[in-house]
Amino acid sequence: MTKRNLTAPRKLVYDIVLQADDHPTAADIIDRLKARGQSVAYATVYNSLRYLTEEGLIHELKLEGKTSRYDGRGEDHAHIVCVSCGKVDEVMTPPPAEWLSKVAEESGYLLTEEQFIFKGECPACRISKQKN
Amino acid sequence: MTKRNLTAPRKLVYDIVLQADDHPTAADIIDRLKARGQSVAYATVYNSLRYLTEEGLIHELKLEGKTSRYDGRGEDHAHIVCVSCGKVDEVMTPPPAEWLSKVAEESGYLLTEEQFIFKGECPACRISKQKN
DNA sequence: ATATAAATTTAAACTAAATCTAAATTTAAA
DNA sequence: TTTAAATTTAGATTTAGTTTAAATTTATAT
Ligand SMILES: [Mn+2]
Ligand SMILES: [Mn+2]
Ligand SMILES: [Zn+2]
Ligand SMILES: [Zn+2]
Repeated sequence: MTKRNLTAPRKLVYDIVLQADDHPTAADIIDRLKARGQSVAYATVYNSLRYLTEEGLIHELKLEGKTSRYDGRGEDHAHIVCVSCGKVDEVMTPPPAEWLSKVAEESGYLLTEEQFIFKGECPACRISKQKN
Repeated sequence: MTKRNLTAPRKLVYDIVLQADDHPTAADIIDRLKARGQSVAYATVYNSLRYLTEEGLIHELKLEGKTSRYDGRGEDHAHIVCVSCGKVDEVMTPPPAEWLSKVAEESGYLLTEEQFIFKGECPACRISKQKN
C-alpha cells in the first residue's frame, strides 16, 4: 500500500504550476524553479508532475508537439491553440451535456474524462495578418 | 515554390494507413510495410506521414503516450480511448455547431480544426470487470 | 528515543520517437 | 540533353521522458 505524500519538492512544483497562467512545460517549470533558486533534481520534477497529475491536483495537456503542458486550473475546461503563434487559451464554454450522453450511448463506453482541443488563429494574429 | 508529389513510397505509406482500421503508429506502419516486403527507409516513412498530414490526406492523432497515430478516415470525427485496454474507437456523433460557434465567439479565434478525445472504459472491459 | 521499514530524492545512464544531415538518386524543367 | 529541384536513404542527432541504484528523508513500531 504505497503511501504518497505532497512532499516539499512536490509542493514547489505544484506552486509553480498553480501560479503559471500559460500552461508551462516540464522544461519551463525547471527553469522557473532555478530562477527562484529552488533546486530540484530533473527527475524529481517529472516524478512530481506525474504524482500531481495522478492525484488530480493538476492536469496534463497533450497539445501540439511531443511535450506535455501542465494546467493547475481546477475547473474543467477545454483549450484552443493558435496555429500561427502557438498561444494556448482557455475555453470555458462547456460542451452540451446532451452531446456527451449521445457519445456515451453511441460508443457504449463509460466516460471518465474528455480532452477537447480547438485550433485556429488568435485575435492578435488575425489582425497582424490583415495589415499585410 | 517547392513542388510536392504523391510519390511511390508515399503512396505505399498512404495505402497502409487507408487500409488500417486501428489508427496505426509510425512503427506499426513500418512493420506492415516490411511484412509486405515493401522496403521504405525509416526516415521516408516519417517524411511521408508528414507530407500526407500536411496535404490533408490523413490525420495525425495525439492520444495517450508520446507516439502519434494516423487515421485515413476522411470524415471529421472524434475518438474515444479505453483507459484500461487502450483501444481507440471512433466517435461519429458530431459536436453541436451551436457549441462551436459559441467557442469561436468566446475566444475570438478563427476556428480551423478540432481534436476531441474522450476517455472511458470500453464495453468489453466493463463486462470483464463485472466478472471479478 | 531507537530501530526498522517505506517512501522519496538524486545524478546519471538509458530509451523511444522523431528530426536532421549530407550524400546518392530520382524526377521534372529548360 | 543538361540542369535544377525534389526525394530517398542510412545514419547521426535531438528531445522528452523513464529507469536505475544509491543516498536520504520520512514514517512506523518497539
Ligand atoms: Mn487551461
Ligand atoms: Mn478515427
Ligand atoms: Zn496567435
Ligand atoms: Zn477496453
